[in-house]
Amino acid sequence: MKNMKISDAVVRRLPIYLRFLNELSKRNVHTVSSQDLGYKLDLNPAQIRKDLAYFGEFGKKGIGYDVDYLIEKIRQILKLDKVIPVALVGAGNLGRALCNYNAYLKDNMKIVAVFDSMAAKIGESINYLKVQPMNELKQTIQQLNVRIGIITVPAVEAQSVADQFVAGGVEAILNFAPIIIKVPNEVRIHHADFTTELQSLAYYLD
Amino acid sequence: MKNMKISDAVVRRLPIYLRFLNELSKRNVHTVSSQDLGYKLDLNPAQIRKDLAYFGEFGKKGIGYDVDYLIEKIRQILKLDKVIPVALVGAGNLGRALCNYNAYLKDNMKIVAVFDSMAAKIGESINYLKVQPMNELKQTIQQLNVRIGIITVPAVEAQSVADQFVAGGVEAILNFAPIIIKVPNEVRIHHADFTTELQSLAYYLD
DNA sequence: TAGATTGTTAATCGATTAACAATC
DNA sequence: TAGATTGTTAATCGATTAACAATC
Repeated sequence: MKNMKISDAVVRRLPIYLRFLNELSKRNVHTVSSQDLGYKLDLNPAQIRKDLAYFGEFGKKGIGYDVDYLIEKIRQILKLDKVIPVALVGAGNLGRALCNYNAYLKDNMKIVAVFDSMAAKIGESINYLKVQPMNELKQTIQQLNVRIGIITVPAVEAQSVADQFVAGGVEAILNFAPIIIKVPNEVRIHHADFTTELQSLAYYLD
Repeated sequence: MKNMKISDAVVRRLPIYLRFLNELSKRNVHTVSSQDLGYKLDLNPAQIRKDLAYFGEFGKKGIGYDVDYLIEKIRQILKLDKVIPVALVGAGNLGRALCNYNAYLKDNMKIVAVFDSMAAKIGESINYLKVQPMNELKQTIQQLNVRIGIITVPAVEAQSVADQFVAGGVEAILNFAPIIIKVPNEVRIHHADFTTELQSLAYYLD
């Protein structure tokens, strides 16, 4: 099964598996079946087995998956086996929330620089980081080898921030601004927009 | 095309259309083609036409779509033509960010109550709302006719908060906690988890 | 009229699920 | 051995895209 191109749907499920496996490991559970996983994560067990099989044979027939071994493998697949330096632009409420939220630290994502365009915000401390002005962005992210950028600025500024990230060599962007941003093909962009998320929920009201 | 069951993928694109149409309206653009929309939103024009056609014939052949008319129609489809009262639990950084972010106000989503389980947070003011204790949740959301609940508490508390929302009659939940929550079938739940979002991005690094 | 663009059908593409031989 | 569970193929299901007649 190796060497196929993997669909985004599969890739997006891997962190969900990882999160739950970490939980199991903490609770000293050593083995888990696709059945168990499927029940807990609301997914079809066949789908879970298939997802994992794209990357190797991680399970044992009749037994299931070794929790810690699978954690290690998924970390490798997601490239979370070494620290990934992340930069964030937009030191507002949301940016602050993301910086302070350190749960992803144990999975090797680390916010190493924060920027803002408002003079009043420069120099402020957020979770041991000083907010830097935008004109330092390019140099700083190159120096720190930042590979992923997070955008938490208002919609009007988002495209410009993305452009600066790209110019600085960032390989992937997570955009929280409520606007579709254009980036070159080689840069990966995900949109995490809770406004659209919330509005789509309204559809399902009676 | 009416009376079909609409897939979630379609429903999730409607708010994206709405957002861009609002933008066009503000710029006094009166007409737009599926071509234009597709280019701006990185979507296939045929897909946009098909999405809209599920709900009616909103366009004019040879012309395109009337921007303001389409806005009105999508608002109706998403049930955003009247105010939808929303409650939020978890007055941390993220909860605060969501409360202060009022962009969705113009599309009729309104956070009308905020709760937290920490004694120290009770009574605090967030965007004109006083943080209330959890034991007031059920009564308050019933009184205010809250229909959607937002969860921004730590993972360990999330299921319990969801249960209380359900008991209070909420019809849909947007969960930001990094855990899969179980709710009855008649309640709609969306997970908005930036940790998994960020980790899936790592996969695409070179 | 000529050009543009919709709404919709048919074709394609891709993702999910069922089923089962292999095997622990 | 008997029971359980994987990895994988085949079947199903669903979503996207292409194509085009209708028509503004």
